[in-house]
Amino acid sequence: MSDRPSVVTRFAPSPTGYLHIGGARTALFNWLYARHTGGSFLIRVEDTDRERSTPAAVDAIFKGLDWLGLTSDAEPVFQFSRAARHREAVQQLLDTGRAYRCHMTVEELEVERTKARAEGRAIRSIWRDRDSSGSAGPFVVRFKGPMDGETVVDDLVKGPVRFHNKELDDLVLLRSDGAATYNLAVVVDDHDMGVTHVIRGDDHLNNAARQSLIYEALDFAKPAFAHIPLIHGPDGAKLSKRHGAQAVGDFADMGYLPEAMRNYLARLGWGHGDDEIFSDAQAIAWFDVKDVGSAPARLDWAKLNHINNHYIRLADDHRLALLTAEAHGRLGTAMDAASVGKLEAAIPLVKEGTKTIPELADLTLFVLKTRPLALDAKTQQLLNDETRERLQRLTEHLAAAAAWTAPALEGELKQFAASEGVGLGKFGPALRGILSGGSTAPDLAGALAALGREESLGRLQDALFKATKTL
RNA sequence: GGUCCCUUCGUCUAUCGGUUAGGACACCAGAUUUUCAAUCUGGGAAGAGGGGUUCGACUCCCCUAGGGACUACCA
Repeated sequence: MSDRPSVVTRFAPSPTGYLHIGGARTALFNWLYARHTGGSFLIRVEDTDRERSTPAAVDAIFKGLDWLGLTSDAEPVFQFSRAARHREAVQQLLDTGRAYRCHMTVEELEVERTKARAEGRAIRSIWRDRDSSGSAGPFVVRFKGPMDGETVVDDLVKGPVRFHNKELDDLVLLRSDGAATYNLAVVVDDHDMGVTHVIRGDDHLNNAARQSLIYEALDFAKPAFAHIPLIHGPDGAKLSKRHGAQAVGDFADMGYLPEAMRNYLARLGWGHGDDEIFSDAQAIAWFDVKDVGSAPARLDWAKLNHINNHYIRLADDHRLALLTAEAHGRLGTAMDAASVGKLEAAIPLVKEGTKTIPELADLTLFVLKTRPLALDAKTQQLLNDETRERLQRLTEHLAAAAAWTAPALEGELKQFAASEGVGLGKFGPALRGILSGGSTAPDLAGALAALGREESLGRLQDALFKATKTL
């Protein structure tokens, strides 16, 4: 019991682009499992490909992870910095005869590749069983895998997966420039970092067999593997740009809350009975890699929207006001503290029905407008003489209102409608138009309350009285 | 081509040999209604196909079909 090492998981992105939503889910599962078991969650940046790795991508990945709230329990490791250790491991393999120097030229390799493919077999180097000690010139170091038998990857998600060793090619461990390749580096680093559970995308399932062999050759204890399916687009194809978004930053920009993303992503490919909405604490208590589904899941915007709506309802109004202000800022509307205050007053009125922050921005735009408002065509059309006069009477009625709160105003409106002998439908739309200028707005009492007495009456004045004067 | 993985309502999933195959989102209908929503009520909707094993298969095995990954001196 107590002699069992505590769980260590890791997320190992390669910094060649932004943080993909599928990668984010992989990170989430690693994080959840570490939290669930009381272990630790580490991050390792796989930057051994110097050509494609960029500092901008490193930033984007950490930014995405931070936004999601998935932070490492230790200082992140940069794989490239461990180059010396990788070379040392390769040397060990060379010394024990588990690896060899391969002097094949690219041309020779190309010939072997097409030949192997035609014969339906793995690539083999002519240097595999040749003494290369006397040979000079550039070389790579290849793994000398067994030619028979089989390797079983006991996967926590897929179950036991068997590979024939003869199908596994002699993969390159060390490039001709002396840098380690991915398959060698992951094994060495996961071992050195004490990783006990490798939870990653199932695009690595095939690699797991090769890595398993390297673990054995290096005499390292193997970690548990869990290969989780990739996330697909709504059409079932691999998620790509044409599906709307794939970077977590895109989701942030589109107005999704990080807690909603965590809930949605956790639910994608994993479930706990009929539970759909759950807190981080619940997810941590319930999560186990073993329960992750083995089939790829599709991204469903409608469900994401639904979950986001749930968390928007729960969210603090001030926080939402700030996010909404940000969205308005992006739309070109200038923001100041007073505006944020106005938004905060309007948000409780509309948050129930909004799925994303931009929608919230749309529904609160009316409080930001400044007098006199330009009325849209529809409102102008509604303002016939009868309605105009009725609203003038309403203005006077409201001006005399004792309290300016949504419930009180609700009563005032109903009372006024009754005294006029008409339904709210008779003047409600026109009133909304005047208060909002035509953009969407919450219910009338709420709009009046959010605008405040002075602003509301002012907008009414502008539309009803000044206009008649100029006639 | 080869190796490997996957397959329950439109979507995400529950089921872990015996259920009227459950839930959620979406959808449809109705209610409500001052716009858009939200809300309430009701409804339709699934085990890819074919063989086995078994008293009994969504569940276990095999085959087929369809998806996907890998097959780099990328990760």
